Amino acid sequence: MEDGQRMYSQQGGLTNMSGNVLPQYNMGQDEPSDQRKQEIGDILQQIMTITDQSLDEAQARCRKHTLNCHRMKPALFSVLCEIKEKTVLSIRNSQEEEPPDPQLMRLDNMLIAEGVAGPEKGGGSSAAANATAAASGGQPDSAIEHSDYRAKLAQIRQIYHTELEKYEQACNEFTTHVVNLLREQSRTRPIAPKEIERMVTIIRKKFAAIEMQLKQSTCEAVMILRSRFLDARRKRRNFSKQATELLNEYFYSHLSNPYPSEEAKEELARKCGITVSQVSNWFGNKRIRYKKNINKAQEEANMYAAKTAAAAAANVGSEGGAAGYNVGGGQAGMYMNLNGGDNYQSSDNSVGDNVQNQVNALRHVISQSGGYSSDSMHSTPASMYEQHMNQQITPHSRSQNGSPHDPKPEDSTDSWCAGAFMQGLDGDGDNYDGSSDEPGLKRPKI
DNA sequence: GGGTATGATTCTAT
DNA sequence: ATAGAATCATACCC
Repeated sequence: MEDGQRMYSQQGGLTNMSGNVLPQYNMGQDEPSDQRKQEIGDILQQIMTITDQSLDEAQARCRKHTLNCHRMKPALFSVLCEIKEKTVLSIRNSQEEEPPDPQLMRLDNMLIAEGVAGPEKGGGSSAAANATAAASGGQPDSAIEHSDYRAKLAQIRQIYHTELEKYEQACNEFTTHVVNLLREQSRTRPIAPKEIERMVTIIRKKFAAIEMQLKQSTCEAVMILRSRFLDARRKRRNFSKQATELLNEYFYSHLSNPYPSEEAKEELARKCGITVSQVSNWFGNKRIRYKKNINKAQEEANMYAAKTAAAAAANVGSEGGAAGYNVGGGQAGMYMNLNGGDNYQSSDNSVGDNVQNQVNALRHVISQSGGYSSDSMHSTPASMYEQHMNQQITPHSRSQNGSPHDPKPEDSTDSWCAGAFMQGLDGDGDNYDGSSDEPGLKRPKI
């Protein structure tokens, strides 16, 4: 307090912030204690009200300076700081060491997983990309949808980061402002450094709450985006006609055992431009629907058998075995050839095998020819069964998987749909008489 | 717009 | 893990 002399007025008293002369505080004199208390109370009152006063800068500076130079200021200040610190510490102790908010952790994890937060993952979420690919089944429009999804995700990511940056900047600016203000005020009122720290913590918490709202909104946006783009049901597309043809051809040419091996599924998936799981779904649906609607399915089976025979006959005449109808393998390449050069063709098919396959196909058609008339849509039980017996002549093995549900070749006499065939053989030609008590077999919607 | 077809999902049984 | 069965949700066709 090098200029301490100036704090005294010419009358020997202390000038208060309003320019009034305060009573001189005489430490060494025997003044009544009540009077001293009164004086201290006045000073404190002035310290407390100083920030409430609207003063112009010059005035404020002058009065602050005057107050700072008061000889009692350090003593009073330390006492007040001590009292405040005790209060602050008690508050702080009750607020610190909070565990991390689990909700915030969930949001953070999700944003990272979705590729919105954290490092860029190739323009978006790879998981989402995979899901998109699976959902769209590799169809031609999948790439468009995928890029569209990624673009929208990138948009969300950018908005998120821009907003986050803004919040952080605002938080820092506000914190700095408050800290400066408090530091400035600490010269005239008792503000301990710890109190400033506490204030910073409070401000950061407030901004963290805003950040959490941003994260929540971003998560919601991502979820909506995902549901729009990746919900397979929403984006269901029928397979291409060619793909359906290929699947049906395989199904009806392996009617005795329509359980393609993994290799066959992969080959079908590749040829049809769909995923293996889609092939599995298709066969699952096909089997169950075939059983449920055996009449219509039989019509379809006849159609495919005829096509097979026609193709086989054409191939016998032209290529003499270049086409594959390898019903004996259960491996990739055992599919019927109906597409000229663009067919399923196993490189290890022998000419002999193909001839045999074509003979089988022809036998199949011949077996159908007996009842294949205009009303053969309801094939005779005999022809139906014969078809399956013909299939059984060349059963293909599908036991490579070792699946517990693999029908055994030796008992493959339509065991997979024996119930349905029994229903088809109920004598009146009507599989669905409206009073079917066959468990698990419902009247189809026709 | 309504009925049907169809791909996907879910649940259960094995 | 896989298949069967039921169901959902959408596409497609009239």
